[in-house]
Amino acid sequence: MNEVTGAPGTSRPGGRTARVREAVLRAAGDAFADKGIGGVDLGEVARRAGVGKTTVYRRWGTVPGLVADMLAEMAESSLPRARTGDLDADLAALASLILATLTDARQGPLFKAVIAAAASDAQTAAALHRFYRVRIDEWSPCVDEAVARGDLPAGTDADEVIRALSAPLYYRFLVSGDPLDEAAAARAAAATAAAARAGAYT
Amino acid sequence: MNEVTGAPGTSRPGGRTARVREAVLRAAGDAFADKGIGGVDLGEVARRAGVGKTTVYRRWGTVPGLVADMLAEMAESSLPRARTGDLDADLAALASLILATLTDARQGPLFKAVIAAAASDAQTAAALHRFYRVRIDEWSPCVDEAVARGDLPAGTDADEVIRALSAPLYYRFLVSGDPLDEAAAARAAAATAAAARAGAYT
DNA sequence: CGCTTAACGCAACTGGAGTCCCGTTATGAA
DNA sequence: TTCATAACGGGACTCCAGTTGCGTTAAGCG
Repeated sequence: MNEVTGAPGTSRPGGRTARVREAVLRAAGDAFADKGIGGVDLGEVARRAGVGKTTVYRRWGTVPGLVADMLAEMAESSLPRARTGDLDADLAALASLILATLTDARQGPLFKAVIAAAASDAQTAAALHRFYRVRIDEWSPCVDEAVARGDLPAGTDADEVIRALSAPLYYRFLVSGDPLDEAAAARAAAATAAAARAGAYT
Repeated sequence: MNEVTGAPGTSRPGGRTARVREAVLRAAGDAFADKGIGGVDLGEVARRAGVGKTTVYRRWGTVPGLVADMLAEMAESSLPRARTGDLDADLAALASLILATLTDARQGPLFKAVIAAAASDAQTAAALHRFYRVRIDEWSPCVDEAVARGDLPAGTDADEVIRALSAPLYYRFLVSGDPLDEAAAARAAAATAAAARAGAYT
């Protein structure tokens, strides 16, 4: 009759519970990275984590639920943005950061898995949007600073510029399958800067 | 001992076989559109299509196999490109076409499902890349014509321009969840044109 | 330090997705 | 029109992802 009990892991989050969570998230990342989102079930994650199958099902329930928890974890360990005082250099740094993330042997497949899950699951989609909200808020000030310096037209939408920079890289990554390399990142940064200076994002 | 027999449907493709294929592809599109790629099994597709479960499993085998067949079908019924003789108008037309496709009640969820499947299945990914190859080949001439008219710098990569136009729309659609409307399409077209004129895609 | 109970984990169970067998339908060719 | 067989369809069967029950461990509090 204990009706106020929340989700498992909320009321005694210390010690063993924390260790289990850490092991499961790590194992889940590994599993998604080598089998993709579709080929993994929670039983396998439990095995890899050295944890009881029941525990994983009870705390996370479904693959999207687990993915959402992983994203929340990742949002917190997000890298600080560059601060070079130069728009082109800042955008190039962000493009390189995105490139590095997407081509990383572990993070790349994980992102692919997460975005795929978000396509068919509202909970994962919400977690994903929150993740990018955090990233954009972190980086958009470099655009505002460029506006303040007079390097970009007044009224430029900073968020839109950041998205415009990210978009071509994600498009290659998810849709077209074209090569994802430094040249692509540099081109994305240059094109975004040119369009922004021309006032396309006001 | 008939070892030369190909996949089912290749040797007697007329009449009933063709009707079954049509019914299954249509039912699959409906199912993916309302439940997403993950929530559909071939048994359900068979039920919706009014066709034996065995038939669907025998001819398509797996969900990605079915998706690949749908994409092949869609690539053939691709719309012809605009031919206005004006770069800005051509790009705006393509942006609107992409917008219409992604926001369509039936095609939008279907594309989401297909791209998600491509993230974890090589066969689907290959079919998807082929599909976009066709689309890009259809539209890239409008960029080449702009170069010929002197409206864009010589050496501009036409494919890259088309991808740059598509990218922001797909990014919103798949990743960021930001609104996908005429304003976004117009901005994508304008930004791409500006960057291309500045020589960002040479 | 001892008690309560949240959280874990093993093992047995269940339901449904995917497979298999075999009889039926109807295509395509002679 | 007839015939051989490609393709379909119903239904029984299998196998395993996900559930349930219950005993065990250890977190958190006094």
